[in-house]
Amino acid sequence: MVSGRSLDVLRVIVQDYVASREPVGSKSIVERHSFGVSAATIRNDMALLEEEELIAAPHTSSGRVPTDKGYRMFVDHLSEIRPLSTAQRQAIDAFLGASLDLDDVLARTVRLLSQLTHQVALVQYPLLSKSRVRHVELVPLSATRVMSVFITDTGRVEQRILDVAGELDETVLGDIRARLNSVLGGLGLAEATDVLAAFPEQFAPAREALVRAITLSLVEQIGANRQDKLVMAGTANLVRTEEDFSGSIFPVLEAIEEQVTLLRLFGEMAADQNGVSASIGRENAEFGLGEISVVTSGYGASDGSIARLGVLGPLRMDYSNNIAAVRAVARYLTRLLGDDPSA
Amino acid sequence: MVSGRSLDVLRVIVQDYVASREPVGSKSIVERHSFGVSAATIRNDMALLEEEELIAAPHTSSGRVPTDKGYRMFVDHLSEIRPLSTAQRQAIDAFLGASLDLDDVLARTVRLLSQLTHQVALVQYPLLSKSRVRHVELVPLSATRVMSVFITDTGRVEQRILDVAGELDETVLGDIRARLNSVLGGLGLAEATDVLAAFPEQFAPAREALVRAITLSLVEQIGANRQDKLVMAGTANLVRTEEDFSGSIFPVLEAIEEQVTLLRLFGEMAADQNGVSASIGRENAEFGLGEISVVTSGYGASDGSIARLGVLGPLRMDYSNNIAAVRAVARYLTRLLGDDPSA
DNA sequence: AATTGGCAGTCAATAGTCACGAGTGCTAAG
DNA sequence: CTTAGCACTCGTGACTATTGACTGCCAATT
Repeated sequence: MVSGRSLDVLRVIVQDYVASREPVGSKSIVERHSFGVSAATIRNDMALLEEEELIAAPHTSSGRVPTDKGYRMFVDHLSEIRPLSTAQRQAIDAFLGASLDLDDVLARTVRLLSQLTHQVALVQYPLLSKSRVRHVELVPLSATRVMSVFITDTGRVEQRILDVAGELDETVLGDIRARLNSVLGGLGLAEATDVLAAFPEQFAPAREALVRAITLSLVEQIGANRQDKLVMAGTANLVRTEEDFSGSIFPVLEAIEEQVTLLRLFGEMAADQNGVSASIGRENAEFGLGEISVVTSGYGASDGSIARLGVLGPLRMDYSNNIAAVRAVARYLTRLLGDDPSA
Repeated sequence: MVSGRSLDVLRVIVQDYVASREPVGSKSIVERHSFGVSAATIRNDMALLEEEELIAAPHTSSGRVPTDKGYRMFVDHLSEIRPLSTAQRQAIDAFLGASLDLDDVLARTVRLLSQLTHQVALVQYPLLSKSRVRHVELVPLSATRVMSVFITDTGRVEQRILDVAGELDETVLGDIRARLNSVLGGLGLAEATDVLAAFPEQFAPAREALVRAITLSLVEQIGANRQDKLVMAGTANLVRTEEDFSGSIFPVLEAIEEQVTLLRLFGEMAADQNGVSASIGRENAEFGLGEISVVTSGYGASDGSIARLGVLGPLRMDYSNNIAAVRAVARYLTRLLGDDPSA
């Protein structure tokens, strides 16, 4: 079994490799760190680590590089999570301090996270299945178009344009709007869907088609409210670290833009709700992302964590710093969103 | 002066170079095209073109490559704009057919444009300076937080969260909301700003602070409504064409994410309102983007074109196809947004 | 005057050779 | 368990030779 000093050797191999991006050899280890033993001893330890598949040699006679398993061991047992520097804390305050709307907060958050970690940052929109209807608004756009706006008490706004067959009458629309609001106000989303199904019946047949179109749109909007959405920033950072990828980063960038793959990945990582968790290298192979690592944390809720944020980057990333940053930003965002009224 | 056949030579140089990404020599020209003259004659023409700085040789003994000026000449005089293929037209219909809310339409548009051109696609949000206030909604989020939602009759929705000092009372908030709507409804944005400035005075001193905070937020939201915003897609395509850039594409990607540079660039190109216009290579030097080309078109308005969309890519891009795609998508989007009721 | 064929010259790209150095594995001794 | 020493492996960088794709120019031709 690998023990004591061997694990220390693994730690410095990960650290040095992340810093220098070059395979690290026994000699450079004894030079840069004070192990109090000779290079030959380190070599013996490295042989052990290689047997356990924690490190590997790219070529017969070169230094060693951590394997996926090695990174995993490092993340789980060897990295102490450095607290953020004061400069970083100040950046968080400065960036997120002036809170605006939800879109804006998340956009700022994702940019902040990308700057703190120098990686691609991802923030998932909160799911609002528990929210309630606050207000419905109908806005006539043209003779045959209406925009319906759907507002929840948790602050999410959905808008949608729909075409209607007949001609529009402003006062009719006002009537529908008033009735919708009196019926729906305060309902949960599931109840609202039920109520909407029966809603058109109370209208005269002449108007029923119009009302039905509107309720249909609203039901869709409620559905969209449950749907996941992702914002990201810092894709340029992926280009910066391009050398860390064996092939092209093209498929990775495509997956990021596609979103659906990442949302599945996020979903899978949702297991440990609140803490930070990492998914490393081949652990993402099923998503076609075997050459990247993802560090995420849940955020946003005392009533069950509902969304995640995190960073994505090459295997060879600074896990200590990134884990610390993800954790700090997640906590800050949770506080900011006000689910925790202690703020 | 360069004449007749020389310009034909320039055209095939641009076309072949774009297709093959390799400098094109006199011999390969006579092979691939039927000019009915010998390679030596082509060489003479090429000498002329080089004198006019329309083409250049990367090194002493290699084929020729179009210069910025050469591309410009090609775009202005030599490229016939191919109509889109039926497959491409179908893609437009399929992609944009099911119209939802504005956010969704623009998100689909930008993805579509990126797929049609295999470049980075950009769509600017329409400016709504001419729109009118439709509705204002105030949503209490917690004991000290309120979300204000601002809806215009053109369908844009702005939301913002604000902290208030004192405690919140639901009925007070309802009162403020009702009064705001009766005062603001139907006003233009500029008038609304004026009205809001005097609005808090009608309240009792005890509530004035709260009201003032709300009106301040609303004024900011109106301002944001005038602010530009950009959505993009297809950054992966930039990586795919990375070889076309002399240095790294990192600064280009950064500029894209930063948005502000591109918005300035868009602003500058707004000159010719409705047609497609291109900005090629060094023409973008003042924005630090001397190695890219941008093809844009205005869209959206019979009452003065208010926003632009387009693509961005390497100098060596398929201008004919991209110009056609940008134009088609811009027209389609204009129709879809309903400013032109003939749709 | 425009076109053509031919020839010399230039330069990038490719492949081959060689020496160097970093790093390992192994063995025998402390 | 640790150490020193030695032979061996490879990747790297420098250098050279060769090849091939061009151009530019000139003299001949239409």
